[in-house]
Amino acid sequence: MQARVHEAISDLGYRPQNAARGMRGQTYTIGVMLSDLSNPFFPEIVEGITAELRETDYQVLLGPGGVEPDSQARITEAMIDRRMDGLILISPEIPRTQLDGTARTVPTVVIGRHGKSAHHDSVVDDDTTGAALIVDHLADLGHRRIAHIVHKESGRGRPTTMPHTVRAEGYRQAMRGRGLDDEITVVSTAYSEEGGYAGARELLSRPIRPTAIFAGADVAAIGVLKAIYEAGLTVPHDISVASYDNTTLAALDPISLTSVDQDGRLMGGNAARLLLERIERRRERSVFFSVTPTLVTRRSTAAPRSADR
Amino acid sequence: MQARVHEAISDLGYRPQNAARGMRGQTYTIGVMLSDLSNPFFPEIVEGITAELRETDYQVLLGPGGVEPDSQARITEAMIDRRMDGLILISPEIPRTQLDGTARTVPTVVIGRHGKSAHHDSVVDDDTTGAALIVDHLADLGHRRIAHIVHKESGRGRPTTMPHTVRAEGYRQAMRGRGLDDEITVVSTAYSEEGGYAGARELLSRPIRPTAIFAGADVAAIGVLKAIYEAGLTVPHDISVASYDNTTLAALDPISLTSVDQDGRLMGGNAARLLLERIERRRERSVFFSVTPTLVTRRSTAAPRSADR
DNA sequence: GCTTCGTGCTGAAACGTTTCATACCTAGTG
DNA sequence: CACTAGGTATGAAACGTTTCAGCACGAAGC
Repeated sequence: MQARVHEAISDLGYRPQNAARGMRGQTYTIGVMLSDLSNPFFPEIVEGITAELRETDYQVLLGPGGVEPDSQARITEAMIDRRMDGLILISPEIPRTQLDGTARTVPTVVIGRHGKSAHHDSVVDDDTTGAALIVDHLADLGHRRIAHIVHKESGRGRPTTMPHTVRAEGYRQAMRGRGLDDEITVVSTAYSEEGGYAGARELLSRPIRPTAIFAGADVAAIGVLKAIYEAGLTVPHDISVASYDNTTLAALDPISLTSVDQDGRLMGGNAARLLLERIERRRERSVFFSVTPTLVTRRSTAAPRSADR
Repeated sequence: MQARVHEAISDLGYRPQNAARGMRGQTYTIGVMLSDLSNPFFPEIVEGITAELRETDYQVLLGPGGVEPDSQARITEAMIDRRMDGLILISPEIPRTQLDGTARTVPTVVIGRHGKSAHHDSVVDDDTTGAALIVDHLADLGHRRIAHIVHKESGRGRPTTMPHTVRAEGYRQAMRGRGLDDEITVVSTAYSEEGGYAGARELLSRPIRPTAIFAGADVAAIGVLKAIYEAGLTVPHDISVASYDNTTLAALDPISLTSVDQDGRLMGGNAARLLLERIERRRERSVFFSVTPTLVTRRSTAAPRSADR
């Protein structure tokens, strides 16, 4: 019987209209909100998601959220209006209350935000450990004046849950752990090439220069490198540079950045898995999934010049 | 009266369900199919699209198509099943007949493919001119042995409409235009870092090395650079490198690639505008929109060593 | 007073599915 | 033979919109 039905389906070329399905049942659509397409780390997460969902009936659609909290909220609403079965939000800069609101209306998994919630699952990288990996690596090499460039908080509210804030706090903690309390230096710009450039320019103009710069993201490190070259200095001889995300950018041979790897594919895959569990009501309690980062050392870090120790 | 209705809407927090709307009218959703998120050129196009649509009622949703023609077709079908009002397909590797089929079912704009169609609009870069820009630039510098690395055709069918094929043909044409018929050298690998690396390795192993390599895409040029460094050669002293797309990658200071700029934002913006015209039935005839590329010279190209002339 | 017009209101059909209830048929069991 | 269980057919309601027809009302023109 089943066989005959399937035969008829393919004979007639019948395709169910998903919009109509959605009126009563599911739409078999999963929405992924991401802020910034040009950050090469996000595609890795998306790949993890699509790989996990490939064999299922679900389709993935991406919502370009943009950097503004408002436009991120708008696209999230749009996904709900389209009756998507579940949402994955990548590093949303949306206020917590609003996030909880969405999560109550539709199964949701949040990637990147550290705040736990009873209403949605979370998949994060252990940014505290990641920051410590960098600080320890640099300190082991003999560096003391290690500066950090962080992404500036745009919204108000509890900023402590955003990945960059946790990274910065992890940096401070690790510095104290190595007895470098007095050397803690944080510059707030942005996770972008321009942000890294501006941050490095400021650091290089100070009377006592850092011997190493830890940029919170690879894209920012690119700007840092530019500023260093412009100042007539070389990496890693005059100054070491390390960053976070281990994107393809960091691996590029002419750049070769020491960077923390956070396995975006694993994060994306897990987010998708958790979301399916939620959609299919196999689980009610919320889950907090933390990925342990690893350090990938490349040619951008080395021991400081003996004069600088 | 209108005012009272709107007041009630916001009082009750009413949001129309798009799925239900779609049953009779429009869904106010535009689907964008893109093959490869990690190619930094595509986000530029997407930005152009979203910017053009920002002030309208339409929402953009992205469909990750993957590199396989089959998976691209699958996500395109999925978008139609969801009753999207219109589709923008970025460099689809779908057979022409299938493409025409979709275009007949739903308003469609195709970006990148050069074949004209009566059923959909096209937005392309003038790849022939673009390739000539590179060849002329290198020939003006004094190069004669200019090799080209192209993306290998995966499917069969008429491959002449894909951008990379047009670029390669433009390269051949321009070489002949400069009287360099005998120096035409094309290696087929892929538009990816690995592809560029493999292509350059092959070129460098030949008894007579080229003095310049024109990679069909920035990502491929990255691999070319890697192969050149590994061979102990320097750019541009021993060999010049140029490519296509002028992505942020090419602009990165440590890389600094001469590259052809094809204004992705303009292409995306125009695609969106054309699609709206089609959706709102303001136009029936299909349009072919061609963007003229420009050359951005950077430090990766220079005159060949006098011994190599 | 009659028609015409614009405006607002009401009701119903239609879109294509899923879900549920009901009824029917067949084979197996005691 | 009566009863049960499982498979199969049929029909109807529900989901939330858009679209359209019909109706009522008051204003304006004859």
